[in-house]
Amino acid sequence: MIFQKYLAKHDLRDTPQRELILDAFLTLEEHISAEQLYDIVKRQDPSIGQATVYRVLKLLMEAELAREIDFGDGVIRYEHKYNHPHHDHLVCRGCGKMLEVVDPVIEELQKRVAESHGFKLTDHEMYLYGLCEDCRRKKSAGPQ
Amino acid sequence: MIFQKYLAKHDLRDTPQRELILDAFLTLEEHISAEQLYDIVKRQDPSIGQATVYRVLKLLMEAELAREIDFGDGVIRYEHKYNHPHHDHLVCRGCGKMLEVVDPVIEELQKRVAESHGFKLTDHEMYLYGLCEDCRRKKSAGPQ
DNA sequence: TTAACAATGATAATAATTTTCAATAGGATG
DNA sequence: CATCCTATTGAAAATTATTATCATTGTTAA
Ligand SMILES: [Mn+2]
Ligand SMILES: [Mn+2]
Ligand SMILES: [Zn+2]
Ligand SMILES: [Zn+2]
Repeated sequence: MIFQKYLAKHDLRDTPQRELILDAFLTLEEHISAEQLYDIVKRQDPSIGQATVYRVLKLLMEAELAREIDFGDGVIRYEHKYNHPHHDHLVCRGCGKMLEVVDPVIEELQKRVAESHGFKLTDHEMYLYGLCEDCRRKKSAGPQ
Repeated sequence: MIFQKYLAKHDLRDTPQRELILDAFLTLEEHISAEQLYDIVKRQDPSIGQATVYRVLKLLMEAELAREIDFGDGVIRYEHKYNHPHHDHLVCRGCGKMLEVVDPVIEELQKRVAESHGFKLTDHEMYLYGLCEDCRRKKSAGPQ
């Protein structure tokens, strides 16, 4: 509905490819790359082109349905934005396990830090890296 | 001295190219990309290859002399790490102006958030984006 | 129907970084 | 000094994610 409204508002057409990619994206819950989404969509319609997947992801961003995540590994991932409020990410350096976190006090302090330098904060990115319990156990057990 | 020690410790040679690139890096104070550093170094020795610049930057990271910054624009930049303690970045979305900031309370809370999920925090990245005073003024003045 | 043009898929292009590899440089050894 | 030996280098090719190009197809509206 939101996407269709966005398309109408911008005089863009509601095509089967766009619908297919939108549905595939909404069905998933994880953070997904354009490549991974293309693989999924291709199974349902092998004639689809990957350029279209990239194009639709851009539209989903503009329609506020998707949000980019950049873990700095050279691949941009996407997650749901609708009904999925802002949060940050806690990532295990050992196994890659990822948790979504948010701390209201940190969020407030970020605003203040910006203001103290005359900035009006618009957004931010915060990635916390560490070792999860499992990985710490494995590490202290030592190799073998 | 630190770099030379690192090289010795790892049975790596102290070559003129490595010295040149190190010196160029240490002379600068801004955040710099591999490409930019290559341009500078090339002026002093046009025979130098850019692969060597990439290689030396990797060594500087391992020697704890350099730190990566990723503003998400597809280019990795580097900054001094030695005598340049951890900090985060406040960036203006309007003009790109960048400030280094650090808030001890945020730093402490980040640790706690991680611990509350069983993680031991090793490091983090935080980028605050906003509009600086100048850019806000320009914006409210309107176009023309 | 037809003209206009948005959307698509295949493919080429881009851009930052990494890899490959043959040539070189220098330290260690005799 | 002469000779191994191998780390290092520069040039060029490869890689990888993403974007641009473009001819073809699909849709809309006169
Ligand atoms: Mn998330
Ligand atoms: Mn900095
Ligand atoms: Zn883990
Ligand atoms: Zn500004």
